[in-house]
Amino acid sequence: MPELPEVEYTARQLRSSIVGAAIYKAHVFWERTIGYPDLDTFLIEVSGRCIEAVRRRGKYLVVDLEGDLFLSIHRRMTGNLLLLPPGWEVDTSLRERDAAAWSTRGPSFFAASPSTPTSPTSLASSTDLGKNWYCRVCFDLADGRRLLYIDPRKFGRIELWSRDCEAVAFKGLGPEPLSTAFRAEQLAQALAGRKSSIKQVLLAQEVVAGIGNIYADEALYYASIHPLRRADSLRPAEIELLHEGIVAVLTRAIEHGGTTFSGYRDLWGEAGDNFNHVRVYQQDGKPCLRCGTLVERIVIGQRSAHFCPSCQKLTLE
DNA sequence: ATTTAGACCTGTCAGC
DNA sequence: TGCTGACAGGTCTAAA
Repeated sequence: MPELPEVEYTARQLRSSIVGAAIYKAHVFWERTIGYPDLDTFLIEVSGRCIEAVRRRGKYLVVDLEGDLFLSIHRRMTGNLLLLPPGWEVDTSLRERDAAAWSTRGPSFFAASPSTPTSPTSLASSTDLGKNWYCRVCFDLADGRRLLYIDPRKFGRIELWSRDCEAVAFKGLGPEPLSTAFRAEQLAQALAGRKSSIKQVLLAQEVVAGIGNIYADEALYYASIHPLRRADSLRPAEIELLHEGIVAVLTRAIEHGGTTFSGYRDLWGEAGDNFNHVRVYQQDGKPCLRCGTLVERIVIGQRSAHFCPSCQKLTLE
């Protein structure tokens, strides 16, 4: 679910809130969320560690811990991080409707009201309050706060690595699109020889790290390129524009706090605003902002793609 | 060597 | 109201 902008936004919030804090203890309620190492080692190694820094690599959120370790968190489709202030109770009791699912799904947490209203108030005013948070992992911090990993679909993974294993933990990840080292020439080189559609190539993390379905569609719209164009058929001027579009679209999304169309929430439980600034993603049936033609939706590689058939023509060359 | 369908998972929403 | 099918910010693996 979260793509680069959502992960970046969360990383920034975490950086200004939990660096310097210590993990007192971790609780894991869905074992498969821990991808590496084994659960026992994870629980032992994580406890007592101070949080030194928070970074992002592609769609991975990276939490550096003392002792040259780091947590890598990949939220996949529906993962979210939520920081609970001290005093918030985490209710482990089952809600009625979950009783039947207990044996297969395990306990699901939801955040209860704080005894005294605490900032951030958004948690208290959130419509999500009282609804099930599907907590899969809970990190108790030494200062009483709790960092919850919420993930209804359970696709997300959290791993604990030694700092000298970074190459292994992030193997196969391409360049960071928002680093100054990412140039149009580099993108051109990555596209050369790729026969599949540009849409699918943009989703390949070894080409550019962090682009997902939303921002691939948005970047292609920016550059007026049809998503089905063969990647190796793009002309230099188009690649230049696509490069510009990738940077513009990701940067704008971070400024808007990420794209929420259903589940994405920031560290305080707030929705992002970028869905209000999206041009084509899930806008099928609505008029293109540039020419008025209705935006269309097609399926490419089992993922939906949205584009304007007038602005993004499938030219033959 | 690539492409593609299936797996992993559960919630929500439209339509009958 | 209830059921069914489509669809959802991702990525890995097995089969074609």
